[in-house]
Amino acid sequence: MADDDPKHAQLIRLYLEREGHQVLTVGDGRAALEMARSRRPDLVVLDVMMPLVDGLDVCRILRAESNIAILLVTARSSENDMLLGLDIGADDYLAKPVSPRELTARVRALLRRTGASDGPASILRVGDLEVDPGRFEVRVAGAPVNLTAKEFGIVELLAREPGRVFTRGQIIDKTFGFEHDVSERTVDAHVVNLRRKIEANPAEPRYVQTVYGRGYRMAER
Amino acid sequence: MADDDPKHAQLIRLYLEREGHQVLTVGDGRAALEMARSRRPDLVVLDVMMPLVDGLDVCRILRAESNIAILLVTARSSENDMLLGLDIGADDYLAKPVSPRELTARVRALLRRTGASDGPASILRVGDLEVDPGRFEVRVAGAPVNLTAKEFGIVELLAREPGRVFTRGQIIDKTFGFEHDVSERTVDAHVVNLRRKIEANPAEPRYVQTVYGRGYRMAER
DNA sequence: GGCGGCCGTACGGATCCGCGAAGGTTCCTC
DNA sequence: GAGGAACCTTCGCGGATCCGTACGGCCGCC
Repeated sequence: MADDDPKHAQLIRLYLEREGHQVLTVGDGRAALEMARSRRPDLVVLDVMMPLVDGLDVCRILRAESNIAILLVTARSSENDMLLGLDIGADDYLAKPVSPRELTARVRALLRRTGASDGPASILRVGDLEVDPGRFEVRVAGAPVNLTAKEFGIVELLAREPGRVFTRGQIIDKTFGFEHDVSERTVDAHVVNLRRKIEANPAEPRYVQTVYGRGYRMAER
Repeated sequence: MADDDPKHAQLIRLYLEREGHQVLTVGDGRAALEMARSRRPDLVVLDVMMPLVDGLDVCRILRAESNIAILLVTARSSENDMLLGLDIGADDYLAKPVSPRELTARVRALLRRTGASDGPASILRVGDLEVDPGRFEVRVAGAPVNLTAKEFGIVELLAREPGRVFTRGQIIDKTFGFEHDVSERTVDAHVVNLRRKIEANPAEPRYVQTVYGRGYRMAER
């Protein structure tokens, strides 16, 4: 979400978080572009009037390079602005003052639409860790990390239910297929390699945690 | 488009047809349901207040059985109505009196999102690669390239979502149709031929990239 | 301090991919 | 209908990458 008025930004953030959305906030257009590119959110809420790069330009640029969902918000409620916004690629357009319930309802409708359109599956997030099943890609603080198929399978499985402990047997069944003749030690090896790639300090894992005598789990955000 | 006021219906029809859309009109909710089921339009414009079955119910029913694009129009502009409409599955909501330009802009935005635009298909671009689904044509740096049907199907599928990884199974399903089981290695063969035609150096593909153990993907611009 | 569980390393084996070749099918031409 | 061309599909091989396991050392629990 991008808005140069901190009060307003905080308000919208509050509305959306109360709905269970995870919200990132920036204060100008350039930051909005960077954030959208590095974090790949499901949806972007843009104020039209912003420093550096205005919302319409951000909208145009983002639309040119992705089909992310875009919702424009503006103080100017002139019809021309709205038409312009919708025509350059915005999915929806709201005039200030924003009604909280209308905002959340439109966000829901838009996410429903983009989520159901066989588009990219939504991204799993835990802290600075992002697991993107559709792209087969994992990012740490925005930086892409190269994982093998098994490593990715494990981190995806764990990230789908942060906090839940998976035994090595469960991990083998769900990510290796049902190849029974696989040692549980193998999981350890993959976890080690995985940590090497995604943990800042593999000795003290922030994400993939060992549960002594049980198995592994993903930390809760 | 469903509206029980013939005047209003005629007006909306005019707006949309002037935009190049093909429009079917009915005067009550039951007819709207039948029409939507039999003709399967890209988008449905529903007046909320209609005889027999009201627009909200039509919306609910259609949403339950398909993910067709739905735009609600109503004379009552209360916020509660709008929230209700969006929550039961409508993609957008307009209050009467309807501005012709807003209507057409929102219809355009919605069709763009659902990907069912009946206008000219847009060209997919990734770097110097252009995929033109409408003309069944691919160009590299402006120079046309001759592709076979399968090759084109693959490059089009990949180019529609750059960065997303498609497994060989998905590629077979979505571009070969649900034909008799085809070996996944077949996809490899087509990819090889495809690369020979569109890649400057097939050994280091710029566009169609291999994701070891997963499948293929289109590079991101 | 003993013991069970975890981590790191290293290596043989399995898997996957690229690519050439060849048989089969479809469609067009004459 | 015969001939031919383009296309689709499969097969097989070599090479690159990844996987699975064993083993020794380490750590945490009792």
